[in-house]
Amino acid sequence: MSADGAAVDPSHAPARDSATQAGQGAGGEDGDSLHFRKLAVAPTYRVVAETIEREIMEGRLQPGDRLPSETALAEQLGVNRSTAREGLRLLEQTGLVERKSGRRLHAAIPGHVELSTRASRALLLQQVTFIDLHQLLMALEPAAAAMAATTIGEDDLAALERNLAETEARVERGETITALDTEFHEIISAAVGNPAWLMAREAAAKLLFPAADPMMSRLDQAPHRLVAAHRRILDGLRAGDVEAAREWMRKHIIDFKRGYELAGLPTDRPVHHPLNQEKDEQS
Amino acid sequence: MSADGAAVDPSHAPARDSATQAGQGAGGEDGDSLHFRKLAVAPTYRVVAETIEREIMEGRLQPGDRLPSETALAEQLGVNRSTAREGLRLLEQTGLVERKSGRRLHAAIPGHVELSTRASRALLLQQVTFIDLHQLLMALEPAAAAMAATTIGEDDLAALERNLAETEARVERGETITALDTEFHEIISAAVGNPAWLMAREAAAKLLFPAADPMMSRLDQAPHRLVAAHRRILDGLRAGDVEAAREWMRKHIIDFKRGYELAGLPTDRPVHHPLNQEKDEQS
DNA sequence: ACGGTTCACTTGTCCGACAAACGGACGATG
DNA sequence: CATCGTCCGTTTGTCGGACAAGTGAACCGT
Repeated sequence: MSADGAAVDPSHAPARDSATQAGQGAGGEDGDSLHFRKLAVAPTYRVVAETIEREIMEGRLQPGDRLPSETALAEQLGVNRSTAREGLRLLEQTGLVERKSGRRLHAAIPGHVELSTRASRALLLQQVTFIDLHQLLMALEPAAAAMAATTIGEDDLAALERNLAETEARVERGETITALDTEFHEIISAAVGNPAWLMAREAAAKLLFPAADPMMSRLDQAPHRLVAAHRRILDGLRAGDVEAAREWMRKHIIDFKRGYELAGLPTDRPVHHPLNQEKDEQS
Repeated sequence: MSADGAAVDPSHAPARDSATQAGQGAGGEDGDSLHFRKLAVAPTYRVVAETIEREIMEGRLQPGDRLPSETALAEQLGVNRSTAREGLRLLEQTGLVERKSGRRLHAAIPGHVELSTRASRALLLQQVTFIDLHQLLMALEPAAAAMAATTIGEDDLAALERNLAETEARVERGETITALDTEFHEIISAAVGNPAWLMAREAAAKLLFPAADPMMSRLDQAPHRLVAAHRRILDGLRAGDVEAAREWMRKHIIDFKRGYELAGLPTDRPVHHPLNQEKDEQS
């Protein structure tokens, strides 16, 4: 587990411009003439982060492995602990390292959850509209349902059944069902068994489905239509009927937009942030 | 630009557990009984990051605005500069702040580039296969071509034309064309004018198209098939022919996989790390 | 052998310091 | 008068050291 051979800068004086770039700009390679490249001198803390990142990406640090302590890490890399800490903070946000049981840092692979959270934020800041999100999920969700119809397992079907029952119960009581709706669609997409697929849809789904919340309260038959559609989709999945699953999902997503418009909500305006202050801990 | 009213912890002694949680766990609200929540005391540096993040997300810090200097920031928040720095490092990786012209930090909105880079890494670590990526782009690329056929502008068409010409030239010379191939598809997806769409496909595209590099060298007619397909797609786009654009893109993507298989490359094995050491600065 | 106590280790935070680079003001020069 | 070079304050990057609180494991008493 020793990450030796990765010393960053042996000098203890602040000299961030000597060793850090030694590997990239030195040799002239193109026969053009001498026009120098950007000469990007990365700050040491970033070199630290990249070094550890490489250790993980190239498999020398397996997910779950404990990282050395900050002091040890700083010493091995030949940098100050403060600098090493800044590098770790960089990685921490990426999801490549995580805190297990309080203190120690472990290597990890970033799951789709943390990535989609950041992606959602970015989409919000880019003023993404309802139409944008709908357009994307219109391309993804029916296809996902179709593929899931052949791959879905009994446990996922059971989970969908439970989800649907709970949704119906909440509709009876007039409670909000956005979270369950989101979950229903996520289970189906997860059943495809394609991490890339899941990641591609997650960010948009996190924004689109909650955007329907105001619609549910304004159109009192909207929840029932949703439940009915989910029922049909689930039936199609259970029967392994690819085209039924695809088609009902397609209608469901189309209906989703129609309901949104019927409720008088603007589809070409930036969606609002869905107040996601939940912290979803692992209690 | 003053972000006052956001002091984190007025005490100068190391007391990270006093003020930081004051706002969440105090009042009992559910009638159940007294069972306390996880009481997650976030480290101060994370509170710093979340505070600044909130300033940006809620529009008080517009993209492009200069952040206060580290010293000023630390003073305003009532924390040490080292702690403030760690918080900034967290944000730096997220893309919510960026270095403009060397020194000063500016607020920014994360573009699809930095997000997709991280997403690609995550997919690699999750052992995503060629089939996974292909499955996703099979659902996205033809639809993108179809939509772009009605929305694409003259400048994008010109860019595609240039791209295609350059691709042909490189094929003549036997050079690698992966970068141009990736760009061709990206221009089309960007022409849709949907940030969510772009973000959803980018990570997968960054992995799938480079994966075809070995194929190009093994099947010497593959590059010509690619150029021909691009030609048809571009013609469809220029003519505004939705179905032609969709269909040729569909065939192109299918052909892509067939070529991969013909070259004897495994489609159900994790894709390799495409050696993306490029730094793509904004010269 | 089991449960409680102790202690080294680790993290989070703070303090202070300084070299280098940047940016803008100031002054010199053609 | 405009352009250029120089100087200086500001800011960042990095370092060293310090300490409180929490963790985990060894240790010890019953």
